[in-house]
Amino acid sequence: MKDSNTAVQYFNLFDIDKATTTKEKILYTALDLFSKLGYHGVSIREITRNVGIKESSLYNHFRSKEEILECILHSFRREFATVLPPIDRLDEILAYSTIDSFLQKGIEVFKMHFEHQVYEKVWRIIYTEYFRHSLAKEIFLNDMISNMLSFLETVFTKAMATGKVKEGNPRVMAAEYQYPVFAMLAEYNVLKFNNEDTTQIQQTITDHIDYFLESIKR
Amino acid sequence: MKDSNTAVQYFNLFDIDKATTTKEKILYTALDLFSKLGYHGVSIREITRNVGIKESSLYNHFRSKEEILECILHSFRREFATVLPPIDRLDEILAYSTIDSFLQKGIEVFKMHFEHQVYEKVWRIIYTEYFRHSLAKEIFLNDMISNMLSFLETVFTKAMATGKVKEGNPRVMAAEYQYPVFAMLAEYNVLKFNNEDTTQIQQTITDHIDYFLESIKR
DNA sequence: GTCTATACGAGGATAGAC
DNA sequence: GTCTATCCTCGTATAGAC
Repeated sequence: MKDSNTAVQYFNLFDIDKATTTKEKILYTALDLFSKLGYHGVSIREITRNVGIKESSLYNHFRSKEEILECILHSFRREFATVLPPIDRLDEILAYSTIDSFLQKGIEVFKMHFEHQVYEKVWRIIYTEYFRHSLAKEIFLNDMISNMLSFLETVFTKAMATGKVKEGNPRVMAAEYQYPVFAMLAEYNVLKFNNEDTTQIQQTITDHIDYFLESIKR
Repeated sequence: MKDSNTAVQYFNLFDIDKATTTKEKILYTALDLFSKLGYHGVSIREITRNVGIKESSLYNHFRSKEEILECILHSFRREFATVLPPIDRLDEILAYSTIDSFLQKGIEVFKMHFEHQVYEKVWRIIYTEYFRHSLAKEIFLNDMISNMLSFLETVFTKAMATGKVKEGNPRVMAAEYQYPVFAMLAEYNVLKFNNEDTTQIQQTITDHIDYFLESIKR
């Protein structure tokens, strides 16, 4: 057993090719299996068999199965924090873009994120564990929903001030824009996971953005 | 073992007081535990311990743990089908209600449904298993999303024809109305499950409905 | 329909040799 | 840091007595 008074370590899960150490291999393998079968649906044996080590070796890197999940979610949370542009650069960004292109760009980033070979797996874990795992819940409620809404509220407030969108409640606007995206992306993810056709839901997302942009025009 | 060539039996899960037979007790206990800990997080031993029977007795009622889940989802699906009013009664209903009161009524029914002591547990199972269980996925994609959208599309088409809402694409309207509700209810459920404050999200739902109704006025 | 008894592999985790 | 060996509980499921 290693130092047991240290907090869970962070890992850059982004670049899958960097999975060279045993610890990283364990993380990627666990992530992959958890995302397919759920945390409780995966055993230590299964993880180590896939990594190519014995069960006992795993405990050189993690104190428990729970710690593996903890580490995955922790690392993810840290990287997810960089998805939104910093608030203090917002004026600058908004100055040279229309609200249309800004939101369009946002959706692209969001979609890329959800389609990323590593992130999409973490999202699946978050989606399926947020009732049972407090960190998954936190990420879902705070990092995703709450932060996203606050960010958009700021955006719409600023855009309103410069006359880029019509007057209204920026909080409601943020909700009207973002909540449908959450639900549509959830549907998109399920379909994609099951290798079913996603053209319709992708069109629905596009339709939503168009409809929304039209509705906030001055 | 019982007749093994029969399909999974239906149960009226709605009325919890009717849980008198052992089979029903097993169903309710399993439902409760599955909804809290997830399907894989619950063992046959735990179910039977809570019911007050031995493991072996359970196999007199169900062939496997999987069959219990199957039975729960099956029964739920059947009852969920009665939530929406039949299409052929729609003209009649719409004749004596405004679109406002119609949607308001719909939200009430929906909310009651999601807050029902039994249904809310099934929904939690569906939410957490739809990536891994095909029936859960079907209920989520077809019975909830797809049916709901088709229903609303019909409603808006009819309402448009009688001049109750402004012209537009009824499919897009249905999506704009319903998808936010899905996402907001998901958030509401998580908060409620964790005994956290739900006033804000409830207000968000109300705001959404108001905003939407305003936007489709003629 | 329920019980006791039992089977046996899967499950998380550890001790200690190398 | 990895291995072998081991621990003991959990997990699903069955046989057969009552």
